[in-house]
Amino acid sequence: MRRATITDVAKRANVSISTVSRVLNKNYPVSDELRQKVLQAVSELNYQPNAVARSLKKQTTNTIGVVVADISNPFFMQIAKGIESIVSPQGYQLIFCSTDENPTKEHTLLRLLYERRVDAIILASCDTDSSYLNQLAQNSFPIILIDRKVPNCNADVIVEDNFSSAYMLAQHLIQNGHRKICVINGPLKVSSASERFEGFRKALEDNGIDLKKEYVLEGNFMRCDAYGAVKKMILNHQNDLPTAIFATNNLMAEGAMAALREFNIKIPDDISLVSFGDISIPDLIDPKLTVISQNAFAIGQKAGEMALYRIKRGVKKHDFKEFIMVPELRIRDSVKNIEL
Amino acid sequence: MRRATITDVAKRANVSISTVSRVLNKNYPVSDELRQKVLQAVSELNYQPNAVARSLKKQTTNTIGVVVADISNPFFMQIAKGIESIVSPQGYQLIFCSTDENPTKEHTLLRLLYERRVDAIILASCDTDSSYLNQLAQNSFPIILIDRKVPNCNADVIVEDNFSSAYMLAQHLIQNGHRKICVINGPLKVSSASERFEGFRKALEDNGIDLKKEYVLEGNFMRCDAYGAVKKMILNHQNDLPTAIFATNNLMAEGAMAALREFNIKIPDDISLVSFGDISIPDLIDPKLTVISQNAFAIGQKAGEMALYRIKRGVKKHDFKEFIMVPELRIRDSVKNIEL
DNA sequence: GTATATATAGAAAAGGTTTTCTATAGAAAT
DNA sequence: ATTTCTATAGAAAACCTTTTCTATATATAC
Repeated sequence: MRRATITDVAKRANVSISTVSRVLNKNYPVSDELRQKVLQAVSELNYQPNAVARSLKKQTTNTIGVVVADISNPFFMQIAKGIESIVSPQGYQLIFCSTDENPTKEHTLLRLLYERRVDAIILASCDTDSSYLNQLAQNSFPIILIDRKVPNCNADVIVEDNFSSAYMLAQHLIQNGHRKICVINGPLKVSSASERFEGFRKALEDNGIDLKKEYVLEGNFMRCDAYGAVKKMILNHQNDLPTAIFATNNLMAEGAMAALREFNIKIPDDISLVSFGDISIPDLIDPKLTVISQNAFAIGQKAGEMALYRIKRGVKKHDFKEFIMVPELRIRDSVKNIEL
Repeated sequence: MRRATITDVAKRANVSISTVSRVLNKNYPVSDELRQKVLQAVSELNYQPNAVARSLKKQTTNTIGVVVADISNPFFMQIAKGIESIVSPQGYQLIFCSTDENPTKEHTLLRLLYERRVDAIILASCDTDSSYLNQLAQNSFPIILIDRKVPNCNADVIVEDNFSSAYMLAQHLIQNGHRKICVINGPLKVSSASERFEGFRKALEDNGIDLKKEYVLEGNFMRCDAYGAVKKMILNHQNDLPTAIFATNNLMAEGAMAALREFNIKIPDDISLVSFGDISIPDLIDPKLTVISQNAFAIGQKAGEMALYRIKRGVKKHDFKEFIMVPELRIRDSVKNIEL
């Protein structure tokens, strides 16, 4: 059975398709008599308008693309919820995509979304190449970068103050007497990873602590990589373990915990652990982790607002905004003072 | 700057739009000479085809709608990944939506997706009314129900064997000597909730244990509701606590844990806890929970396959398939044998 | 009583593709 | 040399809306 179109409705109600459209969209006066006939036909035929055709004509899809590293990461999930809380009441729907930290996949996803003519894209990029993004910007297509900057990219940006926060978090470890600190890095070509590492490094430097190369781990922001890296580090340093681990994101903190647990190394008694960003169900995890708490929901809200703003007002060259959110240090139970 | 269309490309290359389309889609022979000209024009104009127009013409969007209670629930997240693993290689993209267990929202979401002309919908319904779904089915629109049946609904169904699994899980508690068991229910009008409760109830009945009304809690499948219900239960039964809690889904198990923790009630020493479905990061939670482990990824895969099948083969009246996945009892550390 | 405004309705264009239908040129077959 | 096929290319229709442009009838103003 073919799906009813506006033409079918018009025929059944004995009116023109213009009239049907007007009744449905309530944007032009229609006599009560015809309105009744149209409504009747609509319900008899169980007509449901074709949003694809409407989008083609109106040149807008009421859709926003959201592309992040991994939507199952609670951090990005919270961002997604923040975005939705803003744009959903305005009639926009979201299309979520995960890049899995793979620049090629990211590029494909962006192209796909653009071809679908989403009205804007909110992106936490894992790429350093801004050429495609700038190409889109040139077509005055709105792009909102979140969580990660892309060098030379013409787009609005909503990021955290990674450097200062990481500095503060490292300082906290140092103040508790830690000198042998292991850091688990994300992919250093993404800005949040490198900024966090820089903040960490600077804190050590400022305190005259030198950073052992073996204590700098590659984790790629992913749990399994961090798990493997920590495990290997432990095996290689049985007699010279660091006193603390600094995970530069939540997933890698989880990976570290899993590895430590396997060797029965207790937090914080045997080793201290801090994380940049909250892990899943933090209230049920022992011990409660001392973290930099990012307000992911707020980042999402800001991104949603910015997207709507650009959709409505357009994107003008050389007029891009940058918001820097300030995270918070949450001192909990995973850092032991080893000076006492 | 207007976005380039196929017409712009055709003009620039001095060919017809048919030729451009053919070059891009590679579905009809085009001479090398013209092909070169077209490709050149495409790159000069930075042309990116309009998928909306293509969808309108081809009557397919290469999109599948997925609507579940809450995409931040790791159970549904795993399902989503399972679906994606199947449909993404075939060129389909997913649109995820959360109903928050709200039937009205579900209905709106379904309508929106249908108007967007997604090619199929995969749905974990929180509604008992099949009328709208059947209306869609009548338009031969493919609907795949997952996790939850809807009465009298013309659709393919992929569910777990909730009754037997719940029975098995309850039996496990009973075999460990538990008689005073508290159950936290989901919304009983959704099939998975009622079937799990029935399995639980039957196990008690078969063992001659009677179920106290005060031990039957309403949790609505949500963490906060379960948290509140358990807390209240504890306050009202300080001197007559159950020896075990049976949570009928993962989120409510988390809620129960949070509540118990607040009263410093230890699992499993003071009270045993089992869950239907794994909670977040189960390997990092103490103690490791004894659960019915649902293979959510497999459910997603099956749903993806079924969706593709229906998209390709169409939906015929009275020819719907039903798959029943068999979950597994995973005995871990959260149940204490109180007979010893 | 004529000119002008207002309310309502239909016709038709436009949005950007894909695909069928025609058309042409050259190759192959007779 | 004439017919038949094949390869290639363009014209035009179709997909389903929204919206502009016309048209008509009635109401208002002078």
